[in-house]
Amino acid sequence: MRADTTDMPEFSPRQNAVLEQALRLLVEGGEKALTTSGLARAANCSKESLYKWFGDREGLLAAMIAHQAAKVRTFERSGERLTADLLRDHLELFARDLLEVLAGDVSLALNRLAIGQANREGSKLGKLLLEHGRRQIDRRAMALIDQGKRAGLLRFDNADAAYHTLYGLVVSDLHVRMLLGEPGLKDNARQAEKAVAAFLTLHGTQKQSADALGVSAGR
Amino acid sequence: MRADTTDMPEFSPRQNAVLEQALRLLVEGGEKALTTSGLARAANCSKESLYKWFGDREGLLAAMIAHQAAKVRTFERSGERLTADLLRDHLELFARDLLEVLAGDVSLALNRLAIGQANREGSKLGKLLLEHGRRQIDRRAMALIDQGKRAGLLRFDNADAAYHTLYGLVVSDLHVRMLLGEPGLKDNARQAEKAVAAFLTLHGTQKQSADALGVSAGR
DNA sequence: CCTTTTGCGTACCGTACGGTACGGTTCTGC
DNA sequence: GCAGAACCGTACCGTACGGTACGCAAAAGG
Repeated sequence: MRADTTDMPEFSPRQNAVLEQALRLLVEGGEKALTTSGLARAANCSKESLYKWFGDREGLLAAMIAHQAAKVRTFERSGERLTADLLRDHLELFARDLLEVLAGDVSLALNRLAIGQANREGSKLGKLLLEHGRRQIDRRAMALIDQGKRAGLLRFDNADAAYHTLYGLVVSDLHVRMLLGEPGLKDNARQAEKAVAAFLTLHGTQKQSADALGVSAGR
Repeated sequence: MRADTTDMPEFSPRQNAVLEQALRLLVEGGEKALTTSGLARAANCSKESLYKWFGDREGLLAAMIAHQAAKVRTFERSGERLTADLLRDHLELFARDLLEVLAGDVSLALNRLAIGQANREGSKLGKLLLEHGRRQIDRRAMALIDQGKRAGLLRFDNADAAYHTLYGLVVSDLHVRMLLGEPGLKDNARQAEKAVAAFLTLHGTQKQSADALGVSAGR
C-alpha cells in the first residue's frame, strides 16, 4: 500500500462493469435498491465475487465512489493569458459545470448515500466523497482564481475564502434542496452569470457593469 | 381535514415525549437506530400504540419533523426604525442564528434522514422538512430584507434572489459538508460578519468600509 | 361498583437483508 | 491437454426489521 498520492485502485473492466450496474441501481431506486443479491442479479455475477472483490458492503460503496470519481476528469488548460472578459468567461463556465455536476443523477445519488450513512462514526464515505469528488473541481477553481489574482484581475486575502464565496454565490442552498428532492434550476447559465457578476463585484479589480446583478428585466 | 394554513396536528404530551425519544435515538444512532421496537423500548410504550398514533413508520418520521418544527419559533419584532448599523446587526444576528440552526444535532439528523429517504418518489419528507423547517427562518430574513429596502438601505430587484445571495454567502457549502460528517466552523460569528459585509457590498446603498471583506489579518 | 377505553409488554409472523458455502463451468497458464 | 484458479448460480443461515395480535393492568366514565 503506497502513500495517498494519486493511486487509484483501478478495478478490472469486469469490476468496473459491475460498479456501473451498482450505480444504475442506486440512481434508480436509492440505497434500499442496492442490495448484494440485487446487484449480483443485475450484473450477472455472484455474491461471492462481490465479497471477494470489495470485501463487504461498505467496500462496495467506497469502490462506487472511487469509480465515479475516476470517470469525472477535469481539463486544466491554463496556458492562455487572462483578460477580464476571459476570466469572466472561465468563471461562468466553471459555475455552469459546477451546477451541472451537482445536479447530476449519479452525483445526487452518491451524496444521498454518503449523507444517509454519515451519522455513525465509522463512516468514511463522507470524507471519501468530499475528497475524491470535490478535489478535481476545487483545484480547477482555485487555479483559475489564483491565475486571476496573478493577472491583477482579482483581489483577495485568502484564496480559500474567495473560492467559498464564489461557491456560495453559485450554489446557494440549491444543492441541499436537490438532495431533498426538489427539481433543479430551469436555467443554470443565468444563475452562473449572476453569481459570477456578484463575485467580480466583490473581488474583481475592474469596475463591474452591474447589469446582471439585479437591475435586469423580469425574474 | 382543513386547509394547509397553520394547523399543526399538535400531539398529546405523551406523544410528544415519545417523539422526543425518537429524536434522541435518531441523533445518537442515525436512521438505523430508529426502529419501532427500539423506540417502544426507549419510550416505554408499545409498538401497537406507535402504529395507532402515527400510522406507519413514515407517519412517525413526519410527526418527528412537525414536532421539531413546532419547537423552533422565531421572534419577529420589527417595530424599530432601521439604521444602517441596525440593519447590519440584524443581518449578522440572522446569519449567526442560521449557522447555529443548520449545525444543530437534531437539524442535521433530520436532514440526513429526509435526504436518505429522498430518492424514491413517495417521499414527502424532503418537502415537509423544507416547508416546516425553513419557512420560519425564510420569513424572518425576507421581512428583514424587505424592511431594509423600504428604509432605503438595500437595493435589489428580486427579494427572493437577494435572500438566496445572502444565504449562499453565509452558508456556502458548509451545510452539505456538515451533512457529510465534517465538523462545523470554529467561529460562526466571524463567518456571519464576513458574509453580511459581502452582502452589503452587493446590495447595500451606503459605502461599505470593506474592512471585514478580506483585508484583515490572519485567515 | 362495573364497564369501557387506553395503552403497556410480549410474543409472533413474514420478509428480506448481509454474508457464507458449495457444485458446476469457463478461462488461464504451462 | 490438463491442473488450477476464477467465477457463476443457487441454496442456505442467522438476524433483524415492520407490522399485527393478544393478554392484562390502569385509568375514565357513568
